[in-house]
Amino acid sequence: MDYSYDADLEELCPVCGDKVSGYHYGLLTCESCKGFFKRTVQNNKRYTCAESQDCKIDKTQRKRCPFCRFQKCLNVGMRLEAVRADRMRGGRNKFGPMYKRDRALKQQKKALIRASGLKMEATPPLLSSQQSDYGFSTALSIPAQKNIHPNISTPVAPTDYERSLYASSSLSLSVPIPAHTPLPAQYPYPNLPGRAIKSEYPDHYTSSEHYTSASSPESVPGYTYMDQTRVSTSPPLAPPGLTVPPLVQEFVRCEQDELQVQSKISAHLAHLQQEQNSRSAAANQEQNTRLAAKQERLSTFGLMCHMADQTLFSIVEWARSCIFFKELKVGDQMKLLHNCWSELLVLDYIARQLHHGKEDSVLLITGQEVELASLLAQAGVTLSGMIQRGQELVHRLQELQLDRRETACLKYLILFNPDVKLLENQPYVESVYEQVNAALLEYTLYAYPQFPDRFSQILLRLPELRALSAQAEDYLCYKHLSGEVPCNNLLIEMLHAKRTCI
DNA sequence: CTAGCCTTGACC
DNA sequence: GGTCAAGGCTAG
Repeated sequence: MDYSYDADLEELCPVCGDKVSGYHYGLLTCESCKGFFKRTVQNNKRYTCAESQDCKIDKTQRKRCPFCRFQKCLNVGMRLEAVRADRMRGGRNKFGPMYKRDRALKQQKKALIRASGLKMEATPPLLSSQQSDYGFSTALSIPAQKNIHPNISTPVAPTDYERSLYASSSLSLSVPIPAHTPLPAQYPYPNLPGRAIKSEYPDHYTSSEHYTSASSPESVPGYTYMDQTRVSTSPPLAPPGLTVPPLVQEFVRCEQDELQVQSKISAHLAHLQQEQNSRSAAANQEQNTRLAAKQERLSTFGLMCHMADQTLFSIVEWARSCIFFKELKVGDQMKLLHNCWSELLVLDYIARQLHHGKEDSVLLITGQEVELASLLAQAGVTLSGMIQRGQELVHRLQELQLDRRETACLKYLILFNPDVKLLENQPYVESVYEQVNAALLEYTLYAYPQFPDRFSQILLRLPELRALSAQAEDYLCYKHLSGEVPCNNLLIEMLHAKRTCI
């Protein structure tokens, strides 16, 4: 085992694998990808892919498909908002502190790898193969191989940099470049007083896997190893002897990188908005200001639909990559998703607000923060009601201090709904549901021994979540029938699949 | 259009 | 005053 070369591996550009020249637009990249990203954003370039939008990007082929190259830039976490709108040269931006922390963490990680390397010598083969993935995760663009290292090459999320200049607290969403507020969703939830888990260095969400796995490597291949890798990203503060059920660990491991999802969806919406802006400019030129105004008003709801739509895409992508689900036949997969898509959307929204932790504003998946008051002022009666209902649910779960692992479990409980009819493999779904249930129960008892009824308290929130999502579906259906929902929408497809009202 | 090198300037 | 990530320039 030779660990000396891992330093070199970290110097590889996550986009193309070329030599890193420093931090650029949010992470360590090479000079050419830095330039490419800058040119693309500054000149508002639109590329198309001649193949199937999954071209391999490496040092020799990076020129071949700018579309996929840019896509990969976004996927690995390059930040649009780091490209300056005013083209001001020199100086520092708000990412400075983030770069600094990332550097510190890398140092720490290296030290820990060195330290654990000594211990790992007894089990040689795994570490080297895993190490070779460092900073060069091509898996990100390939859904099937996703989440091997969900965020090993992603820089630390910004916690303390100030809200972007672009951040808009209104609902107008008229800024072409999406705002990025700090994303607490990346982090472990605030620690409970007296809670066993403590993360002093909030890093990636994986870093809070401070538990040590008690299960043997034989019984659950890979887990023990995975945990050791993870520990190396943050200081081992775990109290000894505590166990997170392997299943729960797997769920957390399969969680998507919030920042990547954010970048992807932000980029998508920014694109849509640009198109929309040019359209309403045209309408203005025709002096049809009334029409333009109407378009403007509709665009807020339309954008929200697109946002939900894109979120849904990411939820489907998550499901397809996650344990148990990928084992199912496509037919059953579709039945399960058709059944629960809106619940997963609502849960996603609720979880984001839980992390956000502010009572008077709402955090969107794009990272934008919207004042609750302005949201309620612009929404109609029904929508306002649903938003408030959502806030109440958020409050309830906040009281419980629902944590990340529990949230992950809830997603599976929702997905593997044993009540779904006409499944080809009904017993399997039921068994998965039971397993998840058991794992969540076990976890809550271990992690929160002081709250023995925590498990049932959590499950008691599910009916309300279901009711809210049903209301949201109804609302969407109504909006769709009145022609206010944008077309070609996965949202509508799901709605259509579940009911025959359309 | 690409990518290596150059200039700039806020923050340490 | 040094650092280093922004933007700029320009051969190829």
